[in-house]
This record gives sequence, C-alpha cells and structure tokens, in this order.
Amino acid sequence: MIVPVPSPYHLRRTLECGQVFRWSGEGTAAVGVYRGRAWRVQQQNGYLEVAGGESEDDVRSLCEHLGLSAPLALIEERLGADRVLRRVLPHTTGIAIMQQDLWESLISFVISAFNNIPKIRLAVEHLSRRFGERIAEGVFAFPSPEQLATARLPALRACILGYRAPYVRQVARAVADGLVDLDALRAAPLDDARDVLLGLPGVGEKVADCVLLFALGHGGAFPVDVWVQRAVEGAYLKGRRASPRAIREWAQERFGALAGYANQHLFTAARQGLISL
DNA sequence: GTGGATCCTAAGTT
DNA sequence: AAACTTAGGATCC
Repeated sequence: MIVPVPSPYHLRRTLECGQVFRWSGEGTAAVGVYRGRAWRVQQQNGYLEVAGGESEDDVRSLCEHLGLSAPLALIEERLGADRVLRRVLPHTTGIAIMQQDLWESLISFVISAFNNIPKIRLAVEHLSRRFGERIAEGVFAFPSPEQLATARLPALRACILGYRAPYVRQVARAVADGLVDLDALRAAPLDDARDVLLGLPGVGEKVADCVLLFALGHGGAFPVDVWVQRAVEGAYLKGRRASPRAIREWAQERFGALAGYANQHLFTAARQGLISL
C-alpha cells in the first residue's frame, strides 16, 4: 500500500532516535512490530510503501503510530527561531514523535532506566519471544499485562531485565489487577497522568516523561537523560551544571508545547556530536 | 592472525 | 546516596 508522506518527514531518523525499540533497518526499508502485526515500510520520493496488517484500519493505525500526521514543516519552522535548533535542524530534520502503545511503552521505558538502546531492544525482543503471542514466523507480539503479571522472576531475569525484573512484574500486576487504569491515564491531563506514572515502581521522572511524550501525546513533555542534560548544559548554559528537573522546567518554559520536539532534536544532535558537550 | 580472559563503559531509580 | 545489570567494545596475553 502506498501512503503519501508530508515533507520533511524522515522515516529512518524517526525510527532511530531512541523513542521506539521494535523497529529495525533492513536495507533501505524498516521492519517492525506494532499492535500484534508485523510490518515492513520503505520511504521513497514522497511516499511510504507499507506492507503488513490486514485491513485499511490497520494501515491507518500504523501511520498514526509512525507520526505521519504531525505538521512537521510548521513545527520545525517554529523551532528554527531558536539559535541552537536552527543550527542543528539541517542534520535532524524529519524526526516525528511517534504515537506508541501505552502498555508496551510503559514497560519498555521501565527497562530503559540505566540501560543502553541496543540492550533495551534485546530485552524487549526476549520478552516478546518468551511471553508474547507468535504472529508470524519468528515474529512475536509484545506480551499483555496478564502475560507478564504471571511470569516467574527468573524467567524475566533471563530476558536480561536484571534488577528491573521485579519492577516489570509489579507494573504488570498493577495494570492486570486494575489498580492502574490505562484508559483513564489516556484521558488525564499531563500533571495527573505524570503523578500516576511516578507512583509505579521503576518509574522516575525521566521514564514518566518518555511515556507522556511517546504514548500519551503530551507534546510538551521533556524527558531529561544524560544526553539531553549535557546538550542543554553545553549549548544553552555555557557549560554550567544543572539538575535534570531544572533542565526540564527550563525547557518547558522555553519551548512550550513543542518541548518534546526540541528534546528529540537535541538528543539526536548530542549523540551525533553536533553539540559541544 | 586468532581466541579467550579480563577489564571498561554506558544507561535512571530506589 | 550507594548499589544495581550486562552487552559490547577494547586490550592483552
């Protein structure tokens, strides 16, 4: 199926900037798993070639997931008013913030704490193979809350979760038992949703902000990891040190509803060495 | 040149 | 506020 892509959307940059863990490049295409379906997607000359899913609704939902409906041209034009982002954008343009499955992103970001991207991807893959439904040859859906709630700790640890295994199971139990209502979370304002997330084991401010931004559609969230912290200190604070919370508050004040987009560009730029840290 | 042992590095939450 | 985990890379026989 052919889907038009608004300029300057950039599929690979969107998938590789650390917001999602179940997509990988395969030649010029990308393959991934979303909502129990396996997908293959390729971008060329202003359109996206999509293979996978079973209905047009599936494809529509995938396009939402990939962040195709974000008004990127407008967003980047506004971000360009900032001197640092104006310099960085030529190298990072086209990154969209994706709309991820809430449950999967919650568990993925619990795993992400004190962890690096390749290992997070591996852990999520292990979890899916061990506890998820098989949806195609060698492809497994992300496991449900119930499937993780009843998992044994040693089996979870074997998915290289390490000390995070109990957190993953406790969060799964809280969701499976209805102690935490994911649908209510979707309807809640940012501050309320944030408080609920912060109450979960293994969820601190950075993880909560990732879930708010990538799964709950709160574009003004600003997750501060070491890269973003160093980028802001280096590019805006003349190298002065500041706490993650101070940086988040500063960024939300400065970038408002576009803080999440500013975050992604700064993160990518820092990792690519475009900002002197 | 090859391969195993051994260190080193990178990532937030409690 | 020290402790947690481990893949992957570097270095050394």
